[in-house]
Amino acid sequence: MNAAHHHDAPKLSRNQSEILSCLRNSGEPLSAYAILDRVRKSGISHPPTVYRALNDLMKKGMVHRLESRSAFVACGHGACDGKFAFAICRACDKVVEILLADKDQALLLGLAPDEISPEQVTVEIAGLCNDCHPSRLA
Amino acid sequence: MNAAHHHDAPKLSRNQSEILSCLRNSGEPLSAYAILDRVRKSGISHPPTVYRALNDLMKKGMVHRLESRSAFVACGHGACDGKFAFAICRACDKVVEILLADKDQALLLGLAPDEISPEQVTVEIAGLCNDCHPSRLA
DNA sequence: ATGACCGATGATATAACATAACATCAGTAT
DNA sequence: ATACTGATGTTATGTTATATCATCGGTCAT
Ligand SMILES: [Zn+2]
Ligand SMILES: [Zn+2]
Ligand SMILES: [Zn+2]
Ligand SMILES: [Zn+2]
Repeated sequence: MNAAHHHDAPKLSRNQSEILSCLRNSGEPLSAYAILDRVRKSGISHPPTVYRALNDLMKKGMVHRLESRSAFVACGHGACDGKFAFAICRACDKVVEILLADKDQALLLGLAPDEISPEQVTVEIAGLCNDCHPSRLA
Repeated sequence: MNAAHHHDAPKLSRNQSEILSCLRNSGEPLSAYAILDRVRKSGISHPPTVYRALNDLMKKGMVHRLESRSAFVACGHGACDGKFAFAICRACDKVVEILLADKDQALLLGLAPDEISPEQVTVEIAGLCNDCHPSRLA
């Protein structure tokens, strides 16, 4: 039932495992310092330790960074390779990771002008989730 | 010769004008603190002053924020309304603002899942510009 | 005019996010 | 045992952003 059972889990260091678990358990985007608060009990106590693990996990595609929030989130699919977008509720910060179809990815890269050859695309869609929608109020 | 002659220029406060000019003259994305350094001679001397003006200018669509760089850039088209993307050279930080066709904008908003009604989309494409491309080296 | 009001700007202080640089440790090759 | 190497711990600092309160300048009722 837990992530260690997945065949696609590369070997992670203790720090990386702790921080990935933290993000998976939280279910919401967390800042590096919010992560730090939650893993102090596990013996992680300095910002660079958190940022190092986050950078490693991002390289593996298991954690993504929400640029518009300076926050980090576990990949919604275990791991993925840059072909994703995020939808984010601006009221409650709920995040949904969207896998991009190849054609959408291609379309996005195709937006780049001639003078810049595209490598990677960041897409973050802000809006309101159903729970936060005004029509749903009281 | 100055911005006040443009018909599309809404009335800006002195601070807003200074900071917009600074960004337009720089031609590259600047952090809020880089802006602050450049407008000290004009009497602007505290971060909140810069951030206030930037937020006002962003509301007017005349300045955009590069989320992936925590930097600000003057709108490449005078002003625009959320229908844009950025292409950014990861080596030299050159930025090109791309106007999105309505259909592209619609496609992007359409990526949002049912549980989040989309309002605004951020697209930042990272790559290498011609000047920084390896094939062009030496 | 006077003073109440109000929105814009100035200024101080601090919060939040991120990394540079160096120390220490554990594993392994010799 | 010793030297090397890569990962982790630790200190210090740099960078980005905002909360809060003070002050100023114009509007308007008296
Ligand atoms: Zn993912
Ligand atoms: Zn919500
Ligand atoms: Zn624009
Ligand atoms: Zn370049």
